Amino acid sequence: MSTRVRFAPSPTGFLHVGGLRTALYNWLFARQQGGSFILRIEDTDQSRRKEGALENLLEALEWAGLDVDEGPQAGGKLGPYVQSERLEIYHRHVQQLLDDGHAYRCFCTPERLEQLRDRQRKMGVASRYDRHCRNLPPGDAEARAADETSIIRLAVPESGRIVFEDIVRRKVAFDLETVDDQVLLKGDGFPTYHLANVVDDHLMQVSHVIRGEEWLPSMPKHLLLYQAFGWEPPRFAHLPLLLNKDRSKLSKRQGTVAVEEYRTQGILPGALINFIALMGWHDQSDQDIFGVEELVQAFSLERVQKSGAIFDTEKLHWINGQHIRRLSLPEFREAIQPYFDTQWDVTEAMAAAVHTKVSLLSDVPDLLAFFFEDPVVYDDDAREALTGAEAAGILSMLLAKLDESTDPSRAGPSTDLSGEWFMSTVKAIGEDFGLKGRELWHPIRAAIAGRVVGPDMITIVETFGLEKCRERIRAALAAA
RNA sequence: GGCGCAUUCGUCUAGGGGUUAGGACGCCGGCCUCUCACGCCGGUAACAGGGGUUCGAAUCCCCUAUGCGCUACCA
Repeated sequence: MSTRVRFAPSPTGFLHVGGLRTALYNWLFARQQGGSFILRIEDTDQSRRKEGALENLLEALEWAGLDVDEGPQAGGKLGPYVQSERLEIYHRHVQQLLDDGHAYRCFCTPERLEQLRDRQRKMGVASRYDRHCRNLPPGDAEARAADETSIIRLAVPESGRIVFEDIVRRKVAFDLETVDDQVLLKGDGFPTYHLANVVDDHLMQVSHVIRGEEWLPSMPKHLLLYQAFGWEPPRFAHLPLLLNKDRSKLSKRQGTVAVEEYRTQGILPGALINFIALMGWHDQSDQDIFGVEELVQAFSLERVQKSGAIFDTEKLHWINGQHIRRLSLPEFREAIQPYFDTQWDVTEAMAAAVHTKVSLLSDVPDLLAFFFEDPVVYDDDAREALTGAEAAGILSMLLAKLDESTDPSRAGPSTDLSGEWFMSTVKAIGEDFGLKGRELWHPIRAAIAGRVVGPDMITIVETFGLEKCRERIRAALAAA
């Protein structure tokens, strides 16, 4: 039997980074096994419908590089892949359950159920459905259903024990006494997750269900359904959760969870994938930086971690920096292009000058802004450097040297050597003043770039030319 | 409350009867150096607690604690 896995998100508007991790593990497993990666949309909750959600989802998956073999867009023989288009299938199957006595109609109103829960909570007992409708004669129930709204519930055996082998957690067991008569079909005719996912996974011939740990408690219900249908269940792997800093389930309120936002922050898709793969999985090596192909090779469900992992943004940024540095210069230049909102002409030299300085692509524009701002804008550190004790002296001497060198009557340095000439000139000045390092360079950087940190001076000087450097030094001197 | 799952440096993790408990991020120090970075070198820091089993337990077993998840006509 071939490996078939699925990612089955509900379209709530954006792809959650935890969802991306689940999708990634499914995808890695499929690619490694030479199997199929299926995308199925679980939109059985009509109240949660969101416009454009599917498009966002597909775009995020594509950006991340997780290509879909079968799905709403990709097509496939076992579709449709959107649950709201499969209602007839669920009705047929739930009817079979009804006929076989594995399910029953329930006429209890939501109000009654709520009161029941309230009472149970006050008494401090487990809150469960009291099986009020479970023993209605099936004939009577069908008759009532003609003009009364009803739902359909799973008839869970009163006793027994369900044991199964989870790939990640090994043996997991539940007593049936604690399992509720789960709703399978809702009053609006839509199935619940429990019914739909079992029916679809079977019909779509899913071999491995790889999903979040939050589904572990539903396992007895799902296994009971497979039993009731007489189907062989797939293998299951429940993934540990992604956590906030306080160890609660990763949520919007405490940080960035939308994949799209990481993209706009300047995280490379390969870096996000690398980072997220390592949250809950690790091979035996000490390797930290993985390309996607390496992950496909190395991944294994057996080595998935059992406990949740806190999402550590610092480490994500470091990994992103590593991936950025592995980009070739042309690739890097292309990657940063979308982060400039103006029509700046970022040269290869400019890109090269910041290639090792950033951990987020979105940091680049700030570092290069002074190339395009005119007049230059001094930041606080620059202003401080310009008022330092020796600043005026250094700058005056440099200005004098520049005046000499650019006087057309004298032999000045040729343009392509201007950077080197500038460096040696400044160093000579430094010797005169007995200064080096930041003492010497900060005032000069501040005058020319408006900042004390940034690209190397050779790039700056050769990009601007000596004449422009002279203007800016003169302006800085005048302002001080 | 009930049920389930989990627990190695602050974080991500390797290891799994005898190890100086390894790596990475972060942090601190140093080197390199035109600034900032990068890179390199070094340092800081962990087996939740208690009982067993054993010559020996972080590792196996039990209990406790703590955390998290689920407990909907949400997924």
